[in-house]
Amino acid sequence: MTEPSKLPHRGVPEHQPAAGGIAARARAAAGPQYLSGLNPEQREAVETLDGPVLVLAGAGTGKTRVLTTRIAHILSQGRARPHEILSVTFTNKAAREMKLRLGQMLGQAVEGMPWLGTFHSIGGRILRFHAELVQLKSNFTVLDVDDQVRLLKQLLQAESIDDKRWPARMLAGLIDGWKNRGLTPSQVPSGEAAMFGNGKGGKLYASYQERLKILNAADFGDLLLENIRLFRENPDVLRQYQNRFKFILVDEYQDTNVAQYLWLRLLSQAPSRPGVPLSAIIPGAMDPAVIPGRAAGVNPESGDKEDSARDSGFAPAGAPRNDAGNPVAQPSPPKNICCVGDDDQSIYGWRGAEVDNILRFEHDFPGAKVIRLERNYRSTGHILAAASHLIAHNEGRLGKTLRTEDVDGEKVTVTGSWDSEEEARAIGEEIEELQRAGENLNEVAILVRASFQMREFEDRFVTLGLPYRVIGGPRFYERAEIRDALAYLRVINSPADDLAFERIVNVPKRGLGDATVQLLHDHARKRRMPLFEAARAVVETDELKPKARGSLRDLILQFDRWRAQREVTAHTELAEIVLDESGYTEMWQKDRSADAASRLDNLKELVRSMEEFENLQGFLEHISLVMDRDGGAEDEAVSLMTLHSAKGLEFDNVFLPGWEEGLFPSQRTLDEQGRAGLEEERRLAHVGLTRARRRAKLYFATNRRIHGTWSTTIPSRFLDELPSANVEITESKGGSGWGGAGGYGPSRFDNVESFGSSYATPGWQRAQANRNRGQAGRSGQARGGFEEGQSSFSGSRSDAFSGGGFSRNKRGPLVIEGELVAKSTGTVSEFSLDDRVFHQKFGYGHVVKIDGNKLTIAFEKAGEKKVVDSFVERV
DNA sequence: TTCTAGTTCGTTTTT
DNA sequence: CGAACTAGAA
Repeated sequence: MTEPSKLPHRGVPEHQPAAGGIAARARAAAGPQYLSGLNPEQREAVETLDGPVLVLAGAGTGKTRVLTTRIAHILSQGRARPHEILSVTFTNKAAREMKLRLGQMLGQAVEGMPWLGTFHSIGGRILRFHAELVQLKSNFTVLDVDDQVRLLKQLLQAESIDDKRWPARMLAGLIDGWKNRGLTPSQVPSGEAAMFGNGKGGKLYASYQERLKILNAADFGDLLLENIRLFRENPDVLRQYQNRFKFILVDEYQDTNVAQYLWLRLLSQAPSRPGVPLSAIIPGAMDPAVIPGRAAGVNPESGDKEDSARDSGFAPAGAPRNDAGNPVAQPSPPKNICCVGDDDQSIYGWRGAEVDNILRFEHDFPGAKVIRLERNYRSTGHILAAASHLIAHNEGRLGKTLRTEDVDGEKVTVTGSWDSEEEARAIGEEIEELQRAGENLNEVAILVRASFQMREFEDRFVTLGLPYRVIGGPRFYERAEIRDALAYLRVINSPADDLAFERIVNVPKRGLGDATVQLLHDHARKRRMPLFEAARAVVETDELKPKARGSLRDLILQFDRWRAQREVTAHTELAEIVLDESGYTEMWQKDRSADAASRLDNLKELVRSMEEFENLQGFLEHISLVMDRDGGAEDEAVSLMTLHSAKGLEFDNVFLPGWEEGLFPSQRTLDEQGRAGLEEERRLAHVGLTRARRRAKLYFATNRRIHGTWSTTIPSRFLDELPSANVEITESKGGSGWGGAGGYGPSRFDNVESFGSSYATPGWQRAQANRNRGQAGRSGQARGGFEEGQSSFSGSRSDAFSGGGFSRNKRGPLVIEGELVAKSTGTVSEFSLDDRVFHQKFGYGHVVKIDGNKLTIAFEKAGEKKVVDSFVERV
């Protein structure tokens, strides 16, 4: 421990001068206070202000600290004023965090940093200033995925393409992918464009863009792509921003996609002299001869004949040309851009992130200074060693060696379980043990590869009464009720918002179904008017049935009234009025389902959040970009999330279940991305391990239910790749809740034994051996059908039950089996509606529906479930 | 138009 | 095994 100020097991030290000791005071004397406590590399990263800088910041090395300190440094050195610094992150959370820390550091609010934000929010901001230059109005709507898909469905219909064979969602994905790669419709390689909808992919993309302009809307991808187009077509505008931004900082650079890269590239060029054509700048951003994967985005007009060459990654090596086909001039030297990232944490390749961006930084930004942060202030020795050793199996990386001065700590544990349920049980018990030992549950996290793994843990925790919180999941503004409410407001704000109108015409139900909407569409198309105006016209005719006509007229009148009220009513109040008068609130109040209450809460929250904005317009402009999930949840609880959403977080105790071939690494990724996919999965594993400060615990199960059927699995190859010196194989403690027996087949033990000795052998080789053993032990698999609950009643299962699979099962008490079989034939329920009941697994709830012996119960914690009456008792 | 019974098909997710 | 969607009846 040579760093006296370091706090063991904590994140990067927060240096209070008082706690710093002599050394810290000495350092403080050497420079401004905010620099004190930085290690030499961090300090270099902060102080190297001129020219391009790449900071390779390994996990837990103080990345955010460097970024914020650097901004503080720039400001305090007087090198730039706050509005001259462009600082981009990927998530709102990261942006918020930076603002917060910056505020602390500078001792005041950072309202003066208007250009600190996400790529999308900044892109959107710039776009609004110059909307007319890209055929939009400054109040354009940002579409969510739902709207996008709905719009595409219409286009598919217009082209009479079977949306069974060519789902709109798929097209949305393709378009999104193209936009991520910086490709406008004319730039998409025709081979690729033709793959969708019998060659109509490209045409659809083009008409989609056209429709967006008509609707005065942009999707997320447009916020960047249209920005790039804006810059390309308007050199003066670009120059304005180039001049403004004296410094550019980028967080999580390894996650940037091509569009983001291009955007940064444009902005980071030194301002060109007036008169120098833009073509001198742009194409230099990409050099097809060197960046095969990007070639498609480079030579937009270079002709379709080269498609095959591009697709195969071998673009012609001729001089790059710009949009006009002119030869490329030497690009001006890039200015002060500082990118921070970690190639070992690039886990969004499947979404268009280009690891290449970070790998090729030095090439892209000549003269770049590369600074490595390798001192880890987070994890103990064993954990760090395990993570480093694992990631070292990757080839495509810049290479960093993380080190810590912390103690070795506990070894990383690997535990095998019979099946996923036992895995959940084992983890549950270990967590309770930690809790008894005085650990704070906020310092416990379970990180899973796929979200379906979460349910098992939730069930278990509800049973145990262990508080937990699921991180991630649907965002606040993605929830149906929020989108519906927003749609109402959108229609009020801009009557031409067809997508919003369509969303709510029949929500709540007004008897205005497909037929009516279709009619409106026809009208709108013929007269080239928005749906809302079409509706106004149609109501005057007798084309609609009286009932539909009446309610449509009512709806229009309501909107007219609301729009009038808008002038005289506060926007929050207006929102309440709209939600009430439209019957939307009532719809949820009448809804008997379990989450209706929380939806109403969300609506209240939405209205509350509107207060932060001056008016409806301002609210709508920002809402789709910055609205985050509800924060809340201050209570002590275990965190449950996917590995992806764990990036950037840290916990004392991290549980990593499901390390099995097929699940992790995910088979699908392997199939689709091959080796690159495997490496990304490995980085994911690395991210998982490095989330842990003191304890990292890995698990694998021998049997797991995938898509409803049980299958035998084999331990993940990543387990084999861990250094045995830092790993401990432990027994599963999960056997208890099942009345003893808890034994596993010998197979599991063999697994564990062989694990320690064979970690040098290729994983899959051992996998073969294990597979055989696994099948031998399959007799126990009937267990799958043994799960309690509704499933038991869905078919001919009684044969399976009596068939004897069970008597061989050592793990379940036969009593339950007998009970299950016996009760399942009963017909008359002894329960009545609204009875309060208790269920072993789901806890308390009340009966909302009775169907023979099947009850639908709204559980207080687990939500609404169908269960068999024999599994609950009245209380 | 809407409700309900059948079918399908299963990563990861920001903005 | 279930959520999420789709095709027919009320």
